[in-house]
Amino acid sequence: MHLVLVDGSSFIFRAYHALPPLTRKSDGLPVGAVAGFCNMLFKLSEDLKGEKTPTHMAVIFDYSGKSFRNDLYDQYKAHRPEAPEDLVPQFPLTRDATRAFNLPSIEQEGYEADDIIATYACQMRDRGGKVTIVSSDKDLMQLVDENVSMLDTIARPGQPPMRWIGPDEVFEKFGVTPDKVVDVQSLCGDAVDNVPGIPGIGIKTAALLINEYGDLETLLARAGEIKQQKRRETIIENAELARISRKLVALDCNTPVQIPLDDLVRQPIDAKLLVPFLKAMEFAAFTRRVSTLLEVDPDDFSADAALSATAEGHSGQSGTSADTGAAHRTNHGPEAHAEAVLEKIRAIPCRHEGYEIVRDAHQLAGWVEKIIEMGHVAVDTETTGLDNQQADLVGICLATEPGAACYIPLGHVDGVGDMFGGGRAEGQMDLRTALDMLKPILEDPAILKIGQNIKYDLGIFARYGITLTPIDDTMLMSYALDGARNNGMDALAERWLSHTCIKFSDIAGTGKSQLTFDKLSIEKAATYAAEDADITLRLWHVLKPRLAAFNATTVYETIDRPLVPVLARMEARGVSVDRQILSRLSGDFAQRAAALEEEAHELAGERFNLGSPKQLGDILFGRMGLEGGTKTKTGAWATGASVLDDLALQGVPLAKVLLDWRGVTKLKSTYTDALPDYINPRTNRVHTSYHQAAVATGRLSSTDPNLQNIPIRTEDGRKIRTAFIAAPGNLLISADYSQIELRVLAHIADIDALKDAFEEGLDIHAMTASEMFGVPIEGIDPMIRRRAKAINFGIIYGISAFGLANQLGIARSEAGDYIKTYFQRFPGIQDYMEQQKRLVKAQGFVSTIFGRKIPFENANTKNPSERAFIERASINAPIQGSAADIIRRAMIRMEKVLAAEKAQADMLLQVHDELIFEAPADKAEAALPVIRKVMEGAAEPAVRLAVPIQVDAKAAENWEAAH
DNA sequence: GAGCTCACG
DNA sequence: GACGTACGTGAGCTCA
Repeated sequence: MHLVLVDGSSFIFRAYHALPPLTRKSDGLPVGAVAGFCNMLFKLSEDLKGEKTPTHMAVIFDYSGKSFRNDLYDQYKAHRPEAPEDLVPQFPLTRDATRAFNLPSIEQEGYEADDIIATYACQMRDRGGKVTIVSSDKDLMQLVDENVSMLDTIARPGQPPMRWIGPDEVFEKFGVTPDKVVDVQSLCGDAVDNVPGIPGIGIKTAALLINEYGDLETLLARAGEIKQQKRRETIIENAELARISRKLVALDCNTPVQIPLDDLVRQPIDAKLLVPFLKAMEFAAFTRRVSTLLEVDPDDFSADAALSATAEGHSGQSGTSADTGAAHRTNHGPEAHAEAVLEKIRAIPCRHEGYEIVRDAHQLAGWVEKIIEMGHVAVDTETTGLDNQQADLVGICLATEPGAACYIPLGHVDGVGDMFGGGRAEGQMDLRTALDMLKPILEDPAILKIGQNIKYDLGIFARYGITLTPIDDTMLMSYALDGARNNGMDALAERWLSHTCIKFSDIAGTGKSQLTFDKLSIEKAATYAAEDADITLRLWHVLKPRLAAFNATTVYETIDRPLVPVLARMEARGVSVDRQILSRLSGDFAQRAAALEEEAHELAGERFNLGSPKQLGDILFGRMGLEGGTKTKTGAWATGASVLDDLALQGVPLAKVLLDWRGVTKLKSTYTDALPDYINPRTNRVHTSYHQAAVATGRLSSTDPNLQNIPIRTEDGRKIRTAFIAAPGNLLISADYSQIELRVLAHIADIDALKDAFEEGLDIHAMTASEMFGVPIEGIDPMIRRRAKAINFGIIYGISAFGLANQLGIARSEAGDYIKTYFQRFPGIQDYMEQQKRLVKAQGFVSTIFGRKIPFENANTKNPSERAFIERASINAPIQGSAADIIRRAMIRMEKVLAAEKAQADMLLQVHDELIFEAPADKAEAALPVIRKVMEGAAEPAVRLAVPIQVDAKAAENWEAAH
């Protein structure tokens, strides 16, 4: 006898995440998870043919809502995120699918699937039969023995598609034999199910203890014998927690199952049941495949009427399960948990004073001990400035619990106003001594360091030889949850805690007379600084459960958080900039500007400030009386480039001179004059700052200086790029994604013509022109191609006839015709646009292919122009944002792969679709293919793109030549 | 500090 | 038919 028990709920979630969000064609019902579920069931029955053929088989589901474990411990599984919206209607359908496969679908109120599985497994084992549990859930591993094995069908990259789990595999995972798994789990707990365990004990320690003492009760009884003082105390203190945990993880083999084991006898797959179901789901290809294997003609069956798109209420009525989103929104749902935490934290009053000032090693040792005990700490550094590549450390704040924070002054000076700078202030620890005490904590992989914009602190600590890890960042948590709103600490404190933080200017003054942090008295500094750490810790408590409750954990944990140390290293490396080149260019630009200025004055007939749009407008449209002037929204004359372009075309020489003057002065003031001032005297390089939580779509931004807008479009501008050079003996590598946004669009909107064109490596704009204007791709008129290109860009931006007309300098009606033609040629595009508009209105956000949410406030505004704006932005955001996520993923993976492939190149800069590296001259060529491979494959395995991604990479002495 | 202009993707 | 427009940024300058 062989009983096969399928863990249905884990099948559903796996199916859901493995497949793109398919919908049923005729009515849009989400069916991706159902499709995956059917595939997995079918594959399983194929795989189990031969000697493994089951005599008994069933699919077991979790009954939603509470189980008896919630009565034992109300926080059990409290962190579980709510099921995604489009998965909810698929729960009942998977029960239908199970029955269509002629399998019993079993679930029972008050019990989890695991208990039912355990009960049947025990029954079959007692009869002397074999059992296979199809699941990868480690909680089921306690059931494994020589007759009970598990089968994990999840496919992981680089591993076989299925894996048998027997006693050896369990030992590998838990360090104990299967019968002791429960004891280990009750000690180490389980973060996923929110089983508490004993704080500070992980799998390794738990296995060690259980192997030494035999089982949990013996261990607890003899806990006094444990040598390590800390461990001994926590185990004695938390013995009860371990006992509760044991009850939570131990599976119940005596569930009063309502269907006897004998009724689980395997019935053969019956085409009469299966084919009508598959037809109702409209899985055409799968229906054919199944029919062929069952040797039936699919046309002999009609779709199951009760489940068809035409049937009313299909998604709500079938099945028996209450496993829906609504059922999860009970008192124990993740949202409720997040709200409860928020209330709890808000109830702890914020103080502005009374924080401890740590002045000696003894005090600091107390904090170190407390931090080890907690396993996490909020950290904030105070420094002499805002540039973390130059500022010096002045003090460190730590917080372990809301209200429990300290300030460690390390670099305060006194003698304010003394031109000799005064001396070191009294009552501070020696900097090195303090750092030596803190380093083990700050680098301990078991202690979480929590910060607000922790990249700044990473940069500071790195310069003192400390690598902060692992980390959490409240700013990035807020970003993953609420997008690019003000994610600064003061705003977050107001938003979540209704607390007004002390402003830096309140203690340091403003403007020119503002004091740097080291000049503040230690007492004054302490209130401000310790509050920062305290608030950061409170925000962490509030935001952490919200990530889970609002489905933002994956983006935060797999994209945003791991990028932090990568960016910190890029910022620390900086880039080499050649002063001489810039200074020569400045001189050149200055001469040309002066000549142009002179010419402008002559043409205008008076001397005026060319840099003043106000004066210029008055001259052009006032005194000279030129036609075609428009006003800006404040009523001033508009004198932007497009206005001056028009005038120049009309034959106004002054306009052309002004355009040229603006061109050179822009390059001079913003680049050739400004950049040298950013060269760091310590490193002799320019270190930009990347902002990770600033851009709505998920892009990075760069400031101080902005290295993402270095000129390239004009010949003069490009000269500036020649000043970005590799260090002696090195080369710069530029690697950029080709047409990444159009490729992403082709994937998201599922446009066959675009996908094919990218597959074939066609010139995409020429292809568009060819489709639209019916001309051959080869030898296309450059003018026509230019128009097609503008349209392609327009599509990405949420096209409007006005915008396109403006861009191309054509009539609005003509632009409107182009758009119409485009939509006819590529019908999927309009569907995509309408879909995003619907989504933003219905849920207040749109999403990237990796699940990043881009929220829009006022998504339901009645104001027509604001509404149109939000619509265009929500069309653009998933495209720009998905591309941004792809390059973030590439950056995260880059360093590790370069090291593994023994390629040498340091990542320096990111410019949205381009990465710049520095590599030893003789190693650069070898690094190119590695870099390309990482960038081109960055979406996988999370998303399998329907288009190939192409990256062009080149090495040269400077950025201009490498691009 | 707001508004304008313009550099980039 | 209103509404005022292509999407996303940051910096330097003028002028109140």
